[in-house]
Amino acid sequence: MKKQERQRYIKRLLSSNEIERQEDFVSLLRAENIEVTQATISRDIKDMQLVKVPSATGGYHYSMPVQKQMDTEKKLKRTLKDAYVSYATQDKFVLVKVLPGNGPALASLIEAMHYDEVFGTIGDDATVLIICKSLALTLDLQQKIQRLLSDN
Amino acid sequence: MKKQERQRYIKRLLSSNEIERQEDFVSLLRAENIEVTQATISRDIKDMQLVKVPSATGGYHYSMPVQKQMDTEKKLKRTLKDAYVSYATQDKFVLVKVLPGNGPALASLIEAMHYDEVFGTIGDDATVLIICKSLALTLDLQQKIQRLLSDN
DNA sequence: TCCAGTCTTTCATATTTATGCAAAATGGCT
DNA sequence: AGCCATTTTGCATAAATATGAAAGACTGGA
Repeated sequence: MKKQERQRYIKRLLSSNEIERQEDFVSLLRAENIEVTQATISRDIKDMQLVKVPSATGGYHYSMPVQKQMDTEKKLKRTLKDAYVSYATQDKFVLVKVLPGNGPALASLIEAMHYDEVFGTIGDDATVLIICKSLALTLDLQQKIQRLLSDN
Repeated sequence: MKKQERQRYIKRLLSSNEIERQEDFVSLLRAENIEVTQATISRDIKDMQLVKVPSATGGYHYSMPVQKQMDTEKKLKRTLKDAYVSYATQDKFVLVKVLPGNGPALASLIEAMHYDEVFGTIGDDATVLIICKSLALTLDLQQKIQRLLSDN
């Protein structure tokens, strides 16, 4: 189906771009050969319950819905606590080792969080490599992970 | 100061969540004898990082930012765990007793959570009385508090 | 007190977002 | 296929939100 596919694209765009207005979605989708109007995006956003968040830096950007994020974070926390083995950082990478079999689950949870810091993740059975958007953001992400681990 | 006081009002208005547009804030504040324009509300919302959330029922409403909610919940948990003595319920009231000195802090944290169930709170040095909006909601709130106490 | 710098507000308006309605597309059914 | 019901979309525009610029308020210091 058309709409669903587009909404999948929208989700993916969320994590990889700083999207300030609905027209940004329109252009980014056009770049992927998907033609839509702002009206449709507005409806998609309502459907998906995305929100336009005032960011600390003074701008705005679209982001995943609150509830989903909280649910996902809970799962992420549990998975991390259950399966965590170790982690290491280098450059823009954070490498998390987990118990065998937990890699894919963890990776997809991290994807689902749509962290601003994260460019993408890739993993195997027992490892997740998180690629950040910048060095500074790598630090941020590291802290987030530590917090998830230590935090009640 | 003026701005901060207004933003406190805005926070309180949030929990009585029928707020669909910024003009709603303007009218509600006018009802409390606070005159502002939509422009100022827009800037307040940016300051406070409130978001306009597409609700499941098809409309929109303004809401607290995710991050702040999570931070507050964390503090609330800690305070409860640290200072909790006992609690009792009657009618639409939940009465929480805490160690001396912790009442006001707890009350303001509960206010800050903007629980839908809560009509208002009042407290002294060692007690917080939470007034719920209905009997059913009192039960809900009780469960929330228990969860905060028991929960990891 | 008066001033300069900073912050806050309003007004006016630009920008962005939401939506009524008609047209187009999609999905069964027969 | 052909038809009807339902869903989705675009267009046009209404509605809502954000923001530059000017004016007003506030603050600390001379």
